[in-house]
Amino acid sequence: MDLHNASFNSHDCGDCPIRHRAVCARCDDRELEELEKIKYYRSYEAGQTVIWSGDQMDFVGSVVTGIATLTQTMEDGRRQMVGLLLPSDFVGRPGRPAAAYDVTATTDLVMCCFRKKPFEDMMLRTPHIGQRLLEMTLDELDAAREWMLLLGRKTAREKIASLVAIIARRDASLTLDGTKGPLTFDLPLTREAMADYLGLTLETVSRQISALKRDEVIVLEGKRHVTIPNFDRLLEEAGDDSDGGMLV
Amino acid sequence: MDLHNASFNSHDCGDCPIRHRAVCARCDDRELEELEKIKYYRSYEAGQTVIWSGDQMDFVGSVVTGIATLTQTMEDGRRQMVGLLLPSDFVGRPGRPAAAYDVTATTDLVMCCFRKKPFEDMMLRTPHIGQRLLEMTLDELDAAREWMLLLGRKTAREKIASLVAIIARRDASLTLDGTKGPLTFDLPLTREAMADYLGLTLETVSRQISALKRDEVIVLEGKRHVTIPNFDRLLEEAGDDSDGGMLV
DNA sequence: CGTGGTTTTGAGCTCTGTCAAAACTGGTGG
DNA sequence: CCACCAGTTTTGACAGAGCTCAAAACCACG
Repeated sequence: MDLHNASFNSHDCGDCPIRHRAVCARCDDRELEELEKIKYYRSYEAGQTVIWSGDQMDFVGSVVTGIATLTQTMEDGRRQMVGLLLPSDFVGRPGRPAAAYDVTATTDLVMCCFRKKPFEDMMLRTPHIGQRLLEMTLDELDAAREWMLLLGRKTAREKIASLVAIIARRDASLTLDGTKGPLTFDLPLTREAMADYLGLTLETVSRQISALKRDEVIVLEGKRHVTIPNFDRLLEEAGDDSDGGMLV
Repeated sequence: MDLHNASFNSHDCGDCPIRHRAVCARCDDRELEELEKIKYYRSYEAGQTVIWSGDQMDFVGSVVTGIATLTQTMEDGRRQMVGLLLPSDFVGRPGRPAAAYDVTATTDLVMCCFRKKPFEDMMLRTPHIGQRLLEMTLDELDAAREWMLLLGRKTAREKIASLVAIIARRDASLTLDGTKGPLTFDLPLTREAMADYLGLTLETVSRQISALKRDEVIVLEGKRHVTIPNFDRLLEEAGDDSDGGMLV
């Protein structure tokens, strides 16, 4: 796998953009020093595979910037995305030797990696790291269950609207966009990746996006840039109750 | 909610059937004594609701015997099961005040409940409880992701075969049935509950069960009792690779 | 032997998948 | 600057898996 080091390899945890959200959120200065000793950065280009399911994993880590996906594949090639990883999300499972899913960079990606064994040792000595990881894992489980409702019971149109709403919400939270005006952002996924996310074919994804555009639920500039004129309208189309059962 | 106490209210943790698998698996005698002070048993009859989504939760706990389900419901009534809870599985989320899902007893059910606040305090003092809960939560997340593949990409026939395989496997592990002969067990779910599990209608569930019976993948006595003459054949029908990517 | 709940079966329809072709996009090289 | 190319996206025509609505069969229970 053709990795190359990130430009900011000697990055200081103090300046890290995910400092307060990642698994290290509650570490003090001394603990961060300890982490610095076992950490390193890796960069991946959009489309690169980070890990193949079944591969030996010698590290765990956090997404710093960019987006990655977890996917499962059946023997005959049917694929289902089972995780969407945004900055601060954790990759890998302490205590398990091999990766359970394919991890792919869907945009250019920077990961903060910890050598696995030293990290596991540190988790045992530092309970609040495990506690933070438990919180994050419970959040992921909630997201997975919301996603199960989508996969099992929503129509194609509702699935697309839900996905757009999720991405809009995440984008707003990352850019700290508190404005009440129309949301605007880029879809970070290809039609095919959306299809893998939603349990649809890419043709159906394309047709439903066109339909939502025609009905003015979303506005498109080019293929990827989206504006949401009325977020509540979008949530109605998604079949969510208005309070918003978030997907992460 | 019309609860009544279990007959073995003064049950000793030492005799507990889930002693070595539940969240308390690694507790020593002193810690068990501490748990005994904050624990109590509750029984539910098949069909009873344990908790409604949104309800205040004053306890967390473990399934001791029986089976419970987690379900989500959309406003228009579409339902999706998002969790299947067997003995030793954990219910509730430390640190969250309200339940996120409906919890229902699908068979007669006994739960070992811990008062929430004291349990959270004990978790902070006793890191291995949190560590055990993290392990269990990671397992549940894997199960949820396997389930997402099922919901998003499998055919109705594959879904049914997968569900039967999961239940067979769990039943075998609970009864410690090491025999290599034909597996035999009862389906603990109604056709409707299976439909909610699999993202299908109950009619489709019924038709596909009939089809699997006609093709001799499964043998039925009555509506509920199942025999699997050839487990590998069942796994093929489920679309799983033979090594068995388990659902829990 | 009714009664209510569960399960099966049937007939028709719709949504989504499949297969195929065209349109669009950005990049490369002549 | 234009032609070409590969990858992505859109559009079309058709088929089929699973849903809907309806009725019948089955089952446990009083």
